[in-house]
Amino acid sequence: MSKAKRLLDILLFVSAKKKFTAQEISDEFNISIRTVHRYILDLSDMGLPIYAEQGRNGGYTVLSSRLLPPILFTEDEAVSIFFAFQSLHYYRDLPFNTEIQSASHKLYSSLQEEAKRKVDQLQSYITFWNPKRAIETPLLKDVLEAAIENKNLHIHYESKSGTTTKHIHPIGVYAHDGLWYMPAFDFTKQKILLFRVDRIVSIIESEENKEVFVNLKEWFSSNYENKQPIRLHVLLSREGVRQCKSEPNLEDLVVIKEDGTGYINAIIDKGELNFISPLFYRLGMHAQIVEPKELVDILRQQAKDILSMYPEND
Amino acid sequence: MSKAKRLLDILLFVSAKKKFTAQEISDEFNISIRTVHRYILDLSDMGLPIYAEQGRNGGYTVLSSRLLPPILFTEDEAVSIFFAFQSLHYYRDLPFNTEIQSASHKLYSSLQEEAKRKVDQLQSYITFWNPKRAIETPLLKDVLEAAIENKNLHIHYESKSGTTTKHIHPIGVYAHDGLWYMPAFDFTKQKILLFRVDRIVSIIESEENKEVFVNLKEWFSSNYENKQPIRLHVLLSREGVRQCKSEPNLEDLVVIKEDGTGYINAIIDKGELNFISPLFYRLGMHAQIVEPKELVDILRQQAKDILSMYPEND
DNA sequence: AAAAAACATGACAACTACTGGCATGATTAA
DNA sequence: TTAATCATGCCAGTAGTTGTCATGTTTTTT
Repeated sequence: MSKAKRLLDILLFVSAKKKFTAQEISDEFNISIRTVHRYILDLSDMGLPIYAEQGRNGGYTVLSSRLLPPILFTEDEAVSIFFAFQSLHYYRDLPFNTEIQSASHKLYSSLQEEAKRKVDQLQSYITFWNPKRAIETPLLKDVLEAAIENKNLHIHYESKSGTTTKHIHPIGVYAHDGLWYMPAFDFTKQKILLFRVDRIVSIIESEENKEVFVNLKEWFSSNYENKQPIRLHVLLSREGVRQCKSEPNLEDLVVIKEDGTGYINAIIDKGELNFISPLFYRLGMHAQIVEPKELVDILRQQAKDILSMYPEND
Repeated sequence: MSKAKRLLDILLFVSAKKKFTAQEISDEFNISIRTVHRYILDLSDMGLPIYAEQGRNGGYTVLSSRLLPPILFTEDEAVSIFFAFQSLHYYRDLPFNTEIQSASHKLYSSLQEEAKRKVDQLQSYITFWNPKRAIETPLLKDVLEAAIENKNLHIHYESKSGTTTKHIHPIGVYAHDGLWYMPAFDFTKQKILLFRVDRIVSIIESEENKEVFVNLKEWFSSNYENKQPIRLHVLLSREGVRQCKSEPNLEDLVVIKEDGTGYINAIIDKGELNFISPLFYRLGMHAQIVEPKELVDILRQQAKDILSMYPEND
């Protein structure tokens, strides 16, 4: 077996084992101890962060976390990785920030000048825009960890009615529109609620958990079921069609007629009414609501509120 | 110089040069032609896609695009790259899709079983959620290319008033909320407008361009300048504070008082009024607008429209 | 048809690098 | 003090690499 191949095997072996003696490697790979010492010197020269402790109970220790075998990327693949990293730029807090930094640095430094320029220019032409960078989410990592390790948490949470204490089991976290959300089982209310991670003031304590809950994927798909079905019937002008087509929850429901106008006539969940009412408020004349009466009531009530707040006195 | 190092040098040299003869390598690195043949056999065995053409004018050709020197990633760094790729999952169209696929595959196959499981489980606990996957953006790559290559385009565009033809110079593209946007200089209107890439029906023709326009970064920052400054003064309840804090454009302007209520008193751009009016409509009693009168007028007008559409007859 | 330019492969001797064994030293814990 | 470690040097035997020469094959040019 060639020296290069053997060095690689040893590299992977020791970076997984972290602490070992020359004798162990000698036995494992059937090479003399003298050669082991020589190999370790080679690995050290190649940049592997490894140090030795002298004396009885001594040995070698590898500092870096487990290494992968060397990977040959093409330049285009490297660019695509930078592109993916760029999509994360607008999140203020991320669970893998330090790793992204170091991976980024390793890749960038092995690019040729020309490719470096290409990567630098990338953000002059393409970017991902998310707002809300200013909101800190310091507990993101802790919450994610609790979810992965299947733990329950007692948290201080800043809700509508002030800061309260909650006993929850996190299902997972997801990012949307620059903010981090956490669906979690609330032990007091005995159901899964949605929390904003940035509104968690502090984690009081965490405890082991034995019960099994749905995972994030299942929770997402369960959200698409209609719990309180209700018929939504709306007539849309051309502009109404155009705007509804850009609305995530409605785009598939819009039926377009030959003249460009259209309508929605579908069953949706009652809980969505509060979510879509601002859209129909904005659309005004461009959307004529036929059903449900509840949606019309919401719009009318809010319109009355506005008019009562700002009476016509000019 | 060790064989491994020399092989690497040759690998990088030939992957950049793509087509070469054994004689060239022999001259470049001062080794015998026989050895060059031996080295190329080695590289080929190592997986480099290289083929030979016999006879006069023959030579070797490397198929893959330019390679980077082998990179040693830690397992955590690899996970962070998968994490970044995951953030792109909810975009239906991406400019680097094939490269992301192949980079992903290279990384994944070099992970150990345990790490593979970790990556697989990642999306059970953390995900990025963007809506609107259903909207196709087939011309994304073409538009991005035109921006990078500094070209002008004639396009068919689906706007409010139907499909029209536009003569533009793309500044760049950016993703927001699952959709791709393109700021571009409109030669007819002589100013930069914002287009939705999915609403570009077709590209009629592209032409070289000599003029210099702002780049995407500059355009973004120029958008923060107030062109028509106007004072926004709003009194907020506790709930009003909470909701405004989640609003990208307002969060920095909110001042919180000791009792938890707050206010906004700042200069904003008049153009933003249409953008923020739905928020204050939604907030209703939780936000008392003091200034500007224009905002109150917008709210009142829309409220009247709603009430006239749905007269109280029950 | 012959010549030239290229890849392909084998044999062999000269050279270089690697390996194991042995010796010696230093450091640390039992 | 002894045992277990790392650290380093030396040397001879072994293994790997290289250059040279020879021989083929394929393709293009003359």
